[in-house]
Amino acid sequence: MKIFNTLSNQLETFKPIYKNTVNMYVCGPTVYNFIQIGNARPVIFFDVVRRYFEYLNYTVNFVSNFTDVDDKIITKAIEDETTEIEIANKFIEAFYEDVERVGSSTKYLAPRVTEYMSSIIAYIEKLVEKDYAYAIEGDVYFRVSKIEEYGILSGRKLDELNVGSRIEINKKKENPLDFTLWKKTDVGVTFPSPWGEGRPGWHTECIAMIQDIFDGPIDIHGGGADLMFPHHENEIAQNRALHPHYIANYWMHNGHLNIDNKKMSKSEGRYILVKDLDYDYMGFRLFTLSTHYRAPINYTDEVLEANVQEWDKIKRAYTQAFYKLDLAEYLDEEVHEYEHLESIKDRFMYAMDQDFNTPNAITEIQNLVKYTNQKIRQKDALDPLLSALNLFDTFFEILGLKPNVKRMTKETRSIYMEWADARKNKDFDKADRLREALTERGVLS
RNA sequence: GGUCCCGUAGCCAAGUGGCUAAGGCAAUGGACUGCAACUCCGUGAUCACCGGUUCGAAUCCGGUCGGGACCUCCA
Repeated sequence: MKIFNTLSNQLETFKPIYKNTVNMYVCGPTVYNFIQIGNARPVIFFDVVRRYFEYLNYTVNFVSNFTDVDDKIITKAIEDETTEIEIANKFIEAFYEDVERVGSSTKYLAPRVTEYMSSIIAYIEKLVEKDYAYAIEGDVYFRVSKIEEYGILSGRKLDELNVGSRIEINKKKENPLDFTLWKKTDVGVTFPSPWGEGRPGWHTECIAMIQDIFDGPIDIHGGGADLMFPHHENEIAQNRALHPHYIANYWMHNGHLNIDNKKMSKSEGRYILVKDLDYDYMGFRLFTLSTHYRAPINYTDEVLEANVQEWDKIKRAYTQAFYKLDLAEYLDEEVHEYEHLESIKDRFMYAMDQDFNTPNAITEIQNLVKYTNQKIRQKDALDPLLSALNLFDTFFEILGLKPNVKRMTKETRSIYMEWADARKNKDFDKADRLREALTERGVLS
């Protein structure tokens, strides 16, 4: 199992801290709006990471937070004349709906900033105690100059950073690079602290949660490529101030999703919410996995449609094999090994082992589709067909693709028999009617 | 201004030093079929350009052109 580690900038063989266990944390959303399709990329990809490790018999402890204290939430609350909690609750619920839509699991630990306020404050206090942070007029800042290796993750050097290129320089800071740990404010919801009423900065929550939940360094820390700098860089800096380790052994970052080759932009109209996506969500999932996770992926309607179509093709092969076996009452027979299927499986797993090369894994699904379609039309091929179906199940489980096929009811089965009879008797009017009925029931397509 | 990534057939996309450059979509020829759909078989590339290193490069180095990202809170 090889993973590209952003920290070392190279492929590394994965070695867990605890045997057969993967402790991983993925930076979650700030819940002030519905998520857009770019936000779905880490939601899908890290779900696949988890599924693959589980397939390899690891126990995966998956944690992903909700940032429910933030300027944007406050702005939104004021706009909607409601409270921050209401906003957060509303969009957390919406987030879970979207996660399910794209086929990812919602069963993981999802801590909220408001639940970890005391841990966050305690963490900041320790930083101040050790002189890695300083309080001034109710604000607390992290002293970046005290961390020699600042920039280790993003590969930047301090003097290369063009400070103030995007935001105004804050004169209260000793160094413009110092980042906010605690912010004094009287707008929106505030929390008491040793430095007065205010709210935490964004960069402490993840490490405070990780420290609390895992009590030490974890295996994998993931998120979007944009989080590399400054967010994850700042996490490492804070953690290094108090601990000798880097919080996580492996840092994984997914590339961005662009629309028509440009960064998503609400103001320019290039912006699609997950809930508004008017396509099959499994096709969308296939689309996001059709490019390697570290590369940028470009969204166009044309490409998504091609993936939706591809998913239909995969599903059709699976469904037809399933019903053929169901009709023959062969679904519960013992599964045997076939050389061709074994080699497809080996190549699939090899692809997954190479830093989650899902495009190549999908190629093996396509090989399996071809094999299955050949066997469907072959006589006396029920046994290899059953093995193929079984392999589909394995692949679907790992990639989180779901064809949603159920065994025929007695009624459906008798319609099927009638249809076959009608065809044999060349009663094509009747056959066409029955074909339609079977199509409606998803048996034919 | 600084840092970095990318450029493979009409489209998507693997491959990152060595057999004839995977796979899918679209297109096209054929087979199958009551019709249609589905499916299967076949057909396509000197890897942006120029130069270099090497016995050998899409893969390494330099340059040119083109696209994109990041530089304090956007996954």
